[in-house]
Amino acid sequence: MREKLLQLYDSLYAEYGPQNWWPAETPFEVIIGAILVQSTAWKNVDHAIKNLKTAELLTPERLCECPQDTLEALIRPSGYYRVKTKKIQAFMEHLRINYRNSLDALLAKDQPTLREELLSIYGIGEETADSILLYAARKPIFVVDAYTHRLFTRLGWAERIYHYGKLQKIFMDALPMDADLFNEYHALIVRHGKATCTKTPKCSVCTLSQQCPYPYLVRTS
DNA sequence: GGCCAGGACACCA
DNA sequence: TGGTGTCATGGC
Repeated sequence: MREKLLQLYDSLYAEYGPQNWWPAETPFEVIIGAILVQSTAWKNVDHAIKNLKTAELLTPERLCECPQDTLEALIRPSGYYRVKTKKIQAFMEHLRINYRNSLDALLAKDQPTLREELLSIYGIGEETADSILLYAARKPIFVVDAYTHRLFTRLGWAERIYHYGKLQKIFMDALPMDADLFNEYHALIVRHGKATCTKTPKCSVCTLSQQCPYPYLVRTS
């Protein structure tokens, strides 16, 4: 599996180049973005992030004092704005009560402890927790998402049922514990998932499988 | 005008 | 454990 995964990585990297993730200026921005992007296109999240920046609310101290209706209005472009407001407020509450708003203190905890702690917060599931671990805390953990599952099922490397832990284990067991590698790999999978494959012959990623992972994206004309 | 996007949670059988 | 409904906006 190690060779297949490295071959896939090399193909993706050759196809798309470095992705320089996460698209954020601070670890706190990574966390807010990770919540806002749940089942949402990043362009919509970008609007919400810009609104928060313009309002100068993208710090723990400022955001924890933001009224609920104000926060709802600012993140509205990202969709699901009511539930996402509750999720952000749940995280802010945890940070304020347990760390007096010190994000550094939270992110400094060891990986297994921090992961369990993040998962205990309302609105933070496995993907969001791992995104925070990898992109905000720089811990070596692989982030799995819908793109990963779709690509892997089409390559014949995963079963139809989406099982986060099983998919993550495939990467974590086979690859070196390298945060930079995990960072780039996940970003490249997302980049490929968004791509429209128009190449003839098929691109180097698609040709890893006998069947193109994105057959419906191939334009016949 | 319809489809879908970088999930999580509640509830049900 | 697996399946389904809910949450919602904006780009294509």
